[in-house]
Amino acid sequence: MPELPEVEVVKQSLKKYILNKKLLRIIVKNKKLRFPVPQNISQRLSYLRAVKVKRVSKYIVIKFANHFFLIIHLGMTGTLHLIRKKNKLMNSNLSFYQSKTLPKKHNHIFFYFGNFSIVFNDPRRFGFIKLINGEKNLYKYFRKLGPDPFKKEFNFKYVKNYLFKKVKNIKNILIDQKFLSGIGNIYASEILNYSKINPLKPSGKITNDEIIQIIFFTKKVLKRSIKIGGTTINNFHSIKGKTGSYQKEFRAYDREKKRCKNKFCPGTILKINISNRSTYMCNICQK
DNA sequence: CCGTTAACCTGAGAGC
DNA sequence: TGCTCTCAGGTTAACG
Repeated sequence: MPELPEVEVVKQSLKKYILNKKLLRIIVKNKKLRFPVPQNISQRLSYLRAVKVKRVSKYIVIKFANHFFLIIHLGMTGTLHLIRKKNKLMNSNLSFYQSKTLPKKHNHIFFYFGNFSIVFNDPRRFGFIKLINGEKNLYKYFRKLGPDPFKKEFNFKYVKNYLFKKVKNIKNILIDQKFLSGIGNIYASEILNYSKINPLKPSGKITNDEIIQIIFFTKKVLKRSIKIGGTTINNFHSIKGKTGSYQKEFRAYDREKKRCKNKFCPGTILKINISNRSTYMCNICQK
């Protein structure tokens, strides 16, 4: 599921509910996620306040009062849900990947906070949670990640230097978390369509103007998506709660054979395969 | 060190 | 209907 905008929206929503709230306990229904859920996680975190909730790359990081950090990664299909005790209603506004029923069998972890709880649901179980002790280890855990697209480290000099030393197509660079953290398969296609760059173009041949375009549209696309709640695929309507709507603004992704939306461009969107992942591009304006 | 491939999972949708 | 096949927003261990 989730690339930077989706994780950011989930984080903002989660933060509203749990910041400075005391976690009572954690019930693990299924510890077989991408990595096994830590054994003693409930003992470690029970009766502690969540003092910070932030996003690092595609991870959600919750700092607890004892300097333990809980890391949540949603993988492809992970979602968080709010359950209020009284009416037991599933509120979907922490969720992006929606099946029509949201099978309970994929509710793997329950975080109980007094009069509500947060559930981690993940059909494919590519997501995981991890516990990290202290700021130093947190830093260590994330040290291989490239800069966040909204930080000033993501600038012309950095990009130019990185592209120059790699021999790789630009699409694969964009989704490489070591280069830049947060972009995945959807937004890579979107950014390159806005920037009018062929996803297969070797990084070393990207011009200075194109670098400026990439930086500009990366921020623009991600910001816009966050603003309208991210991208939701497999929507459903029966349960209250917000879903994202960036999928309505897709220009390339999932638009095979449709017209390119760039101004005055008569092109058509092609679906091509790059490293076994679908990539969408205009056959005319993306050079 | 590098880059590429396979693997980890379930479910939706297409085609027959 | 129901079967089989392909594909899906991510990461990383294993390999050459």
